[in-house]
Amino acid sequence: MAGRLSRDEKKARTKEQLLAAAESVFARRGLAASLDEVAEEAGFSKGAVYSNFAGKEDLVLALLERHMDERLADLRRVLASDLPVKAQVVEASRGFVALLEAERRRSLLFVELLAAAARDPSLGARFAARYRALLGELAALIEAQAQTLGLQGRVGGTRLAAAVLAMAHGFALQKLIDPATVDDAMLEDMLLGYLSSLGVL
Amino acid sequence: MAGRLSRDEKKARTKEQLLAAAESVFARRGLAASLDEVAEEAGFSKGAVYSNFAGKEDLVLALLERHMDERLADLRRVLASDLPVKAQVVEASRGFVALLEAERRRSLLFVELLAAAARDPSLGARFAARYRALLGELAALIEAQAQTLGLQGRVGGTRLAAAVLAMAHGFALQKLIDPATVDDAMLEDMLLGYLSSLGVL
DNA sequence: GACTTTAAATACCAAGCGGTATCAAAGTCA
DNA sequence: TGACTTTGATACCGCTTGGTATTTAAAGTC
Repeated sequence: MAGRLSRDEKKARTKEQLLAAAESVFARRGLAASLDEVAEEAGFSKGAVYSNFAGKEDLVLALLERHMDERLADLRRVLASDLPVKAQVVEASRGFVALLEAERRRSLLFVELLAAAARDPSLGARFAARYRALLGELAALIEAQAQTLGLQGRVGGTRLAAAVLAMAHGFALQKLIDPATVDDAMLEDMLLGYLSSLGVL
Repeated sequence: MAGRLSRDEKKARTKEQLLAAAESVFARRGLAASLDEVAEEAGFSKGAVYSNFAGKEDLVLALLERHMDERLADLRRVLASDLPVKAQVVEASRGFVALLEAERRRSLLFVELLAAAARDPSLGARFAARYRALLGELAALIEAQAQTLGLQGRVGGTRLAAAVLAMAHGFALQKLIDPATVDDAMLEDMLLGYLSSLGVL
């Protein structure tokens, strides 16, 4: 198989390896890591990076899109199940918390990206667009279950989705700062508490 | 008054000016801003920076402590009032949101600092210590009102404080990413909803 | 008023960065 | 096979940075 790849296949493979290396290196050393490091981790030279990406920003952005797609897929998976809503919330919370635990440094990278995006207009626009897609997806799923939830329009799906995401990210931040100040059930308690106050659940 | 300062007074004034300049420059350009920029904004040379601080990290840390002290003071001010608890929550929320609005870039700096602290052990330790102090203060104030709140130990003050901070920071993050996805009342709704589900309020 | 201390300016450095130009080797296709 | 393309290695460039060594000049001291 190796050596029997067409040029396009080989290039795609290189790109994939560079992305994987970038994810690993940036997670470990932060966004300040150099492209040389990324290239070396992938077993290539910096030339390969510039042959496959327009520059550092492009590479980082590709990473971001990948990360968000994964999170979106996780979310879809849970919400598509036929579990009762409360169980879905618990399930999604625990999955999220477990992910934070397992990949602390990757979550950290996400925070760094957020900061960079907030300073760079072009990156910020693409970042915000992706974020809004995530929010929209969540909102749509909530709206779709509106009658089951008995929400009856007391609070919009988008607003509810925004609040849920805010809680998740706030929890993540807190866990990043000082893991000792949170426990694994805190996020689901927050979410369930808030949702039940709305009459949901 | 100018020119009539003792050496110590003059040095203290310089330090203060450097701190103010650092806050402004770092907020505007991010932590990546150079010490030369900071010095120039203050009207000094880099030598003045190194004469007053051990290095960049020290300068940044001084800034962080300052910022946290301010937030702590805000919080104390609201919680010390004799307003009913619900009104205190609303008051604190609105103050926080207004601050985010007015000083978006400074909030951003806080996020960058968090990321840097999570990567640097020595900075991280000091950062976490400060954070825990804030959390402890909030928890103590909550505990002090425990009987008024009717909490009766159903949830610890520290845990409650952690959840409240997580919500505030999550809201802040969301507003930083995309201000259009939040509205000014969202934070207080989240807090009041969560708290009421606990039987508080 | 000579002597000491020190805040702050200046000049400098080694290291590191992203990005570009160039080129060799290999793939593609006629 | 031979002309053409393209991947990715190599070398290089301009620029910036945090930090340090040294100097200057003003303030403090006796």
